[in-house]
Amino acid sequence: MAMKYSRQRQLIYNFLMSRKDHPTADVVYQNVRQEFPNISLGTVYRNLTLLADRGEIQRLQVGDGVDHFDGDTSLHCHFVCSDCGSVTDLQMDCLDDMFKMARQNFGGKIEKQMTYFYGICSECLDKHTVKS
Amino acid sequence: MAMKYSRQRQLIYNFLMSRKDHPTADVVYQNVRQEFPNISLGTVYRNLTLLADRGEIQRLQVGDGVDHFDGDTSLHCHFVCSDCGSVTDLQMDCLDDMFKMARQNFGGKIEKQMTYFYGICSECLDKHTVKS
DNA sequence: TTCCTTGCAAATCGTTTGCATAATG
DNA sequence: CATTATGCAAACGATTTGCAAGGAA
Repeated sequence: MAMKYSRQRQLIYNFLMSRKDHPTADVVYQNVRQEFPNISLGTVYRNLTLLADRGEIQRLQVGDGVDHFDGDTSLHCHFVCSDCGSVTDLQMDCLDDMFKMARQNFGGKIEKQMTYFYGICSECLDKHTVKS
Repeated sequence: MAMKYSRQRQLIYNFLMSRKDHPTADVVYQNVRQEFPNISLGTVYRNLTLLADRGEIQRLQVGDGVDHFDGDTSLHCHFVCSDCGSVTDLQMDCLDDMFKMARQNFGGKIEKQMTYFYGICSECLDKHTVKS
């Protein structure tokens, strides 16, 4: 299943790489559409799935019912704000160690690791403080 | 919103506590139905959501498109087999440390942490070895 | 009697898919 | 040409929800 070039896929990929947040398929669609008005949602979904399967991007299931996508495929974890829903990167130095440790202690073969933190982001904390 | 007793919820909760795997809503439904034939899928979903919101059980979004539920609400991580789809507990001693560390270094307020490992479980590895 | 729960069925909604057509190699 | 990709719209499937009736406090 060789992959042929397509302008749509390129735009989708470029858009994802240009963002440090983690857009949903629909956000990708709305944005790419501005540069390529005829693109369809189905095409966006197809390409996101394709890219994720090939390991060129990462699919995040943070638990809000919608898939998020991340152009950064390195091992890092995410923070999900229960208030505003934002998904941000979170640097944890011990992640690599945990991955190695898990691989050593586990009977099967571990290929991937995903870590999510949940809570209230600093922006939302500030908002609430001001309000009350 | 005080919670009133219901036989259905009790059965759902008991079933979940009796399992070490992490059943989906439908699996819970199919099992509870044997003891309580009139229960509806909607009721199962409503109670699983209710219990999860109250923190009495945990909702797992492992990435297979279906929610799984865990009666064990302690901090632990899970392994998801990409082959057979099984979801099992995975003990990692450093989890608590990582949680503490994240809380210290992060600007917002971290309340929860979820870690998933993906790969091939030992059972599936064995199967493949025998096959080839 | 008040309010929570239920069963049922319809509605939601993110995502996938079938198909005829267009673009790539 | 052969194959992969697209747009469109319909299909899917897990989960949620409205409603009238039942059960708990």
